[in-house]
Amino acid sequence: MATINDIAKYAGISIATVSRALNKPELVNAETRERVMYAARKLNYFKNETLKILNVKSNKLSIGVIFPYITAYYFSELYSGISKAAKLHDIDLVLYELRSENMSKEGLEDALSFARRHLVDGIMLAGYVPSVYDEIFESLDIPVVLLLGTHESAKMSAYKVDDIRAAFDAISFLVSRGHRNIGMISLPLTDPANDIVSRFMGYKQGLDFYKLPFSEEMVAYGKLGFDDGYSAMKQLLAAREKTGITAVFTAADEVAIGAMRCIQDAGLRVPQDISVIGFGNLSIANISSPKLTTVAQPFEDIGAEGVKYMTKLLTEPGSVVERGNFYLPYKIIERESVAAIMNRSFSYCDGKV
Amino acid sequence: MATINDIAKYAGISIATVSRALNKPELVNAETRERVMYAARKLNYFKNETLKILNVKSNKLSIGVIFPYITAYYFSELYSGISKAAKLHDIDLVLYELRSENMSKEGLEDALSFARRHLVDGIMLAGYVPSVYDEIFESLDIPVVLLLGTHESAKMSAYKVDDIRAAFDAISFLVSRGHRNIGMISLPLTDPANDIVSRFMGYKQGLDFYKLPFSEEMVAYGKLGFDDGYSAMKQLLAAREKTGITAVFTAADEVAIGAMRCIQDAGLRVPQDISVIGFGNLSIANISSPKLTTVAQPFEDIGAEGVKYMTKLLTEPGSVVERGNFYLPYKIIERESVAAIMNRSFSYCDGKV
DNA sequence: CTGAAAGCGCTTACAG
DNA sequence: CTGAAAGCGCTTACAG
Repeated sequence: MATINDIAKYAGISIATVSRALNKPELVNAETRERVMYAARKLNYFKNETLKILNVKSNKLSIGVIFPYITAYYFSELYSGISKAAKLHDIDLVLYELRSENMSKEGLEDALSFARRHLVDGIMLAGYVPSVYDEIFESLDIPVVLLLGTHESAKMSAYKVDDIRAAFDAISFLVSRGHRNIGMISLPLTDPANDIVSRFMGYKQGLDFYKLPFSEEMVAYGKLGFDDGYSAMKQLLAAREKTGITAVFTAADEVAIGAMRCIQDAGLRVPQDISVIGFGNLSIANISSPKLTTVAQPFEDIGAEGVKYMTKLLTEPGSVVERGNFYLPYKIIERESVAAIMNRSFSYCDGKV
Repeated sequence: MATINDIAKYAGISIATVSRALNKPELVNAETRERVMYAARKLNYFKNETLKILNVKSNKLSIGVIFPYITAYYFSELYSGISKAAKLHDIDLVLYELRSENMSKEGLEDALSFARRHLVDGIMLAGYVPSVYDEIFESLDIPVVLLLGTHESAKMSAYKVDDIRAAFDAISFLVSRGHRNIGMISLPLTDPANDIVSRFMGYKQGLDFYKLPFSEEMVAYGKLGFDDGYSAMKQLLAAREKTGITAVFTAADEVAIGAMRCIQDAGLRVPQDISVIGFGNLSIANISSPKLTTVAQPFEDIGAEGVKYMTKLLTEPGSVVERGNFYLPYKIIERESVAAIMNRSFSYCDGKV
């Protein structure tokens, strides 16, 4: 690879002048500049940006993006938002996949070590933050921004949707469509700090608020895949005589799609017999049959806001930047998986709400 | 960030010894080594790997991975294969998103410039390679490996499935299930060098080989999304009286899922009325209704083989490495979207093949 | 407007 | 076993 030394030799001038011609052309005689540019092109010169740590003044910023589950459907949506914003701000993105089976202290350390190798100026972490990470983040000397997850540490800001309120509103939506017996497929409640578990809280609050019936059998627990949704729905169907559910809220879109298939395989129809509402609005929500009504998280905005915040943090170190959890607006996208049931035996009006 | 200078001061020894203790511990007195290690831990030292270009002997390899369409469903599957293999070989991966609207010369140059900034030792490029790239690749001084795409240049190796044969076999599969009137949804044929267009070639060869009827109206063209599949299928359905198609082969899974929805919306059933076979075996093939029968590309293996080859190229520069297109085995995954039609008016036996 | 030189973090041949 | 010093590619204050 050609260096400025090669250019200097080729053009018959010093490396100092070459450097100036390349970076501060106004400081260099026009003719000299031409010679340098010609030589650079000729020799296929690329500036070695990695020296920025040695010459502190260089200023191409880069952000390390740490993602668990790159295979998850939401990855590409979020990354796309981050990527667009990064291009806008002329920031490099360096991606690291933190496989979920490796979300230990060591896993994070590997990720951070990778990030340092690639000279990142800040870290963006997507998803849930287990408490084993706390100590590491505490001693980190570069800023961290969370996407889709929260953390009580005062050091980190987070961009996400308010999961509890969004889940609550999913229930409100079902209620407005006449549903009163509403089931849910949730992540197990073992870790209440997990934001996806908050969706159960929202569900429960919704039921309480609207004074809707609740029993243990109205909720099934499982992971967030298609098959998990399928088997969870099987449980809910088995208890249907008792619970009388006409609608199901799921913690994630893929779960919802698995649940819909289960309902169909049982000889029932979505939404005529059972309505399903998901959470996420991943692109799969738009290709399922029926298309999925779901709570839309603004992935692109979340990514973009995170980058914007990080950029500010990095480029205006003096400015007072607020820290905290920033909630972005969600909305419910109505497609085909929720029906209105005004004339059922247990209709909305019966409930005297 | 702590440097070896800080460690040297802290431990009261020279930076040379610190460097040795860190990299070649066997050259250093045990007690000194302990002191260095303690100081390093204490000061939260991370080696600045980026200096490898200055001190050529450092050896953490990294590969630049250039992907068009990160939002495409296949991205995560391929990347996951690459990523696993990279971890195995202890190689860093540096991802760059080459947005499809930017697949010009400049787009590639930005990507390569990014890759150089991050000191990659080789480039892995996924997908179709437009001919405007040729010149750039010609003058590139680091190895390039292609995934899913081909290139006639002797400089580049490629890992992929043989699209023509795979498409041919999709037709064979449909024939074995009794279909004789087979339609296709293809990418427009404008660029015959595009590997996805090759799938049309395979389709056509299959029809010829089995002496099946063909007419222009049996093929619809469009892009590779759900909606594209939907509208293409609409065309095929409109001509169904004439063509009598009982099965459709599509150039990609998402297209197939759109097509299935179109068929269902027309009041027909998949696969009882029309069978659909896709291409790719993306994860969405497993969550559609009905689940999609499709030609499986071994994404993980393709990624892994690419990394393996690159590693060999990089670590054993002496070894004679074959260049060329390496075809990996595909297979047909039978799910629910193709039916056998033995007793139809135009059955397999009628054909006297 | 241009050049010589120091310095960024680290490695390693060369002395000792 | 350890240290002083050169050198990797580049930038920039300092001279001229």
